[in-house]
Amino acid sequence: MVRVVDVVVDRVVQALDRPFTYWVPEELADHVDLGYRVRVPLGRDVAWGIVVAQSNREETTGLKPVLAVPDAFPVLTPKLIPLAHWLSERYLCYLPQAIRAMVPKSVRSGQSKSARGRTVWYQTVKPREGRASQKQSLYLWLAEHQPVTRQAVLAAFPQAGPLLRQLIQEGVVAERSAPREVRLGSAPYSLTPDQQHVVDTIWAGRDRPWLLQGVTGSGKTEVYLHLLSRVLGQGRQGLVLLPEISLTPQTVARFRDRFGSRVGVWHSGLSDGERRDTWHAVREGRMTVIVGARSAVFLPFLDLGLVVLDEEHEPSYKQEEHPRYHTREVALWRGRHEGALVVLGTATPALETLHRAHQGELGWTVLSRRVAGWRLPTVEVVDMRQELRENHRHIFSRPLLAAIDQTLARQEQVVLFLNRRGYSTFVLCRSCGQAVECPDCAVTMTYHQDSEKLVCHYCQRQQPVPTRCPECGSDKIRYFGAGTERVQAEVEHQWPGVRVLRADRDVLHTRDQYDRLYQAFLQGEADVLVGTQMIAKGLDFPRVSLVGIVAADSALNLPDFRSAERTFQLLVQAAGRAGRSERGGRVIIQTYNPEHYALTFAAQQNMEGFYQAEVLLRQELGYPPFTELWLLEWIGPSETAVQYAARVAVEWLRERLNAPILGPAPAPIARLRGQYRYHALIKSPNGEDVTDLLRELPRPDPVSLAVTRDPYFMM
DNA sequence: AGCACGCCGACT
DNA sequence: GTCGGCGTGCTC
Ligand SMILES: [Zn+2]
Ligand SMILES: [Zn+2]
Repeated sequence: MVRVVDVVVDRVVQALDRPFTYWVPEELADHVDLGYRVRVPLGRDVAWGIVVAQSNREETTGLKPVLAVPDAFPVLTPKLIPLAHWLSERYLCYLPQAIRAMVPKSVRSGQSKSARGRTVWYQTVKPREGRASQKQSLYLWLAEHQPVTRQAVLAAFPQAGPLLRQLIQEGVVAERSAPREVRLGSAPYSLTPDQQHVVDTIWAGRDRPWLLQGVTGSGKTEVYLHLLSRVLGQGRQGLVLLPEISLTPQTVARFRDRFGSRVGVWHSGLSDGERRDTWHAVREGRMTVIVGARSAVFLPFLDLGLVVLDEEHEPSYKQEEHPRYHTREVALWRGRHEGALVVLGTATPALETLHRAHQGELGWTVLSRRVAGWRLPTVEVVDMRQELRENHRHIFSRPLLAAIDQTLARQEQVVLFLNRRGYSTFVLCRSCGQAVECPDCAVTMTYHQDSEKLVCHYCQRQQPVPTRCPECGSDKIRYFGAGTERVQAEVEHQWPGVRVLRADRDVLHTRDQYDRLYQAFLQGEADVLVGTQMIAKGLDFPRVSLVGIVAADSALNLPDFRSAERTFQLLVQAAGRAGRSERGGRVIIQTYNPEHYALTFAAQQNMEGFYQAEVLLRQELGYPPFTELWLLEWIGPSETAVQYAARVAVEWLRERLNAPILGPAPAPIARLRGQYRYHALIKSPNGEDVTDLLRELPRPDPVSLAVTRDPYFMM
C-alpha cells in the first residue's frame, strides 16, 4: 500500500480547479498531513499546493510524487478544508482563490521550518521611563504589541538586536519561549437586568445562532463580554467581528481590559510578522479572544466556542473580491460545523436577518432600553420642499439652523451627517447644461476645495478646475450638490469662531488619524463634527445632544433594491449618536421625501414597522429574502463586444433557466476606468440551482465576466 | 497560470 | 538557414 494525497495546486485557472493526486515518498510520510503545504510537480513545472484529502492505494501508476513538505503545521487546518470547498461552490470561485482568501500570505509563503528557529517571545515586565530615544521607542512599541516574537520585533525595528539585549539586562523586558499572561484583565462589570436576561437566554439556547437586536446605546458590547467569559470558562475560544472602521483602540481596549493579553487583534493594518504570530497563537490556542475585521472569520481556531458579528447589517461584511463571500454566512457556517455559538448583534438588523428571526431560523432577543439614564433622542423630519417653497434655499433648514444655535449656546456638541465627500458633487455649465464628467468613467466629477481639483470618486482621477466650459467655452460655471467640505465651510461661515472637525476619507486615511479625531472630539476640542457614514457607526459621544442629517435622501435614489433599507439603517444609526448621556438628544432629518416609509419609520425608530413594509415589497418584486440574487457583470474595452457577450450569455441562460433574469443592460455606471460594463440580474427562487449552469456559461475572451451571489454593490 | 510544442515571417 | 511571433494543448 502506498500513501497518496489529493492536492489543490496554487494556480487560479479553470483547468486546474480540482485536486490532483500524488504519492507520498516514504521519507515524507511523517511530515505530510491534511492541510499541509506541499511542493509538487505539475506538467514540466513545479508548484505549491495544499493537501485536501488523503488515502492509500495499491498502485501509483500515472502518479507523480510529492517533492517536499516545508512546514511542520497545516496552513489550512483540517476543520477549514470543507469551508474552502463550500466557499468555492457557493460563491463560484476557484478553490485556490478560496484558499488564498482564507490563509494569510505571510503564513502561506512563510519560511520553511528548517529555516525557522525556535520562537522567542518578548514581553515587558516593568514600566520604563526615559527620554525619547531609539531604546525607549522600542520599549513603548513592545509594551503596546506584546507578546511579540523576535521576528516581529525585527520586522518593525531592524536594528533592535542590541537594544533588546540592553532592555533585558535592565530587567524591563523578558525573553520567553512561550508568551505568559501578563495581564489577567478585570472582573466583569455587573449587567443591567435586561442585559443579564439576554445573556442567560442566549446561553441557554447556545445550540443555535442568535440575533441580538439592541437599540443604540443599550450596551450590546457588555453582553458580548459576558458571553465571552462563559465561553472562555469552558476552555474554548471566542471571535468578535467588527466593521474595520469600528476596530479602534478604544474598542480593542474594552476587550483587553477584561481579558488581558489573551486578546488578539486582526485587521488589514497588521504587519506580516504580527499577522503570522497571531495566526499561530490562535491555531495553538494560546490566544483565546480575537477582535477582528472581516478576514478574521477564517482564523484557524483550535476550539471555537463563540462568534459575535457586531453591526451585522453592515454592507462592508460583503467581500468585493473573489470569493465574494458574506462574513455573516461564513460565521454561521463555522458555528454549524465547529459547534460555536453565533451572535449577530445590531440595532438595525439586515432585512434577511430579521426575516430569519421571524422564521425561527435564528434565536431572537431584544435589548429595547438604553442603559440607565439615557433616553432615546427625539426625531424631527424637516420637509426641504416646504423650505424651498418658502424661499429658504440654504443647505441648513431653518429648524436645523435654530437647533444648532441653541446647542452651541448650551456648550453642547453637534454632529452633522452627509453621505458625500467633497465640496460640490457636480460642476455644471449654465450655458449648455453640460456637467463635467470623468474622461474614463460615466460619472460626474466632484469638486474638492481642499485640493482645488475635480476628482472622480470611482477611479480617483484628478483634474484642474475648469474656468471655462470644456464643451462650449462659456465661463458660466456653477457648482451644485453640497458635500462634507461645503457643510464644514458653511458652519464656519455661519458661526464664526466655532471649532469644526471633519471626518471623511479625504482627511482620515489611517486608523490612527481616525482615532485622533475621535479623541479630540470626545475631549471637547471641537464643537461640531461634520462627517460621512464613517461616523454613523457605534461611536460614543456623551456631549453630543444634536444630530443633523443634512440630506437623508442621498442613498434613497440609488439603483439598488436595498436603498430603502440602507437609508433606514443609516438614519437610525446616525440618530443613535445623539443623547448618549442623561442630557438627552435631538435629531433633525432633512429630506425631500418626508412621506417615504424609510423616513417615517426611521423617525419613529420603528424597526418592526419598517420590516413589515419592506418585506411586503421584497416579496412582491421578487427580491431577497424571497429570491437568491446573482449579479453578472461583463466588462471590456469595446462596448459592442461587451453588449454582445452579455446578450449571448443571457439568451443561453434563458434557454436553460426558469428564474427571471433582468437585463442585460448597461450598468448604472456604464463605463469605469475606460471599461464598458453591462449587467444582468438573476432572481432565483430559493432552491433552484444556478451554480452549475453559471459554471458552464460561455465566456468569450476579450470580455471578462464576474459573477456575484447575493450582491451588495450594484453600481 | 505556466510551459512546451509547433508552424510561418524577416533577420544577425 | 535560425530567431521569435503567439495559437493550442496539457498538467495527478
Ligand atoms: Zn473616473
Ligand atoms: Zn457649456
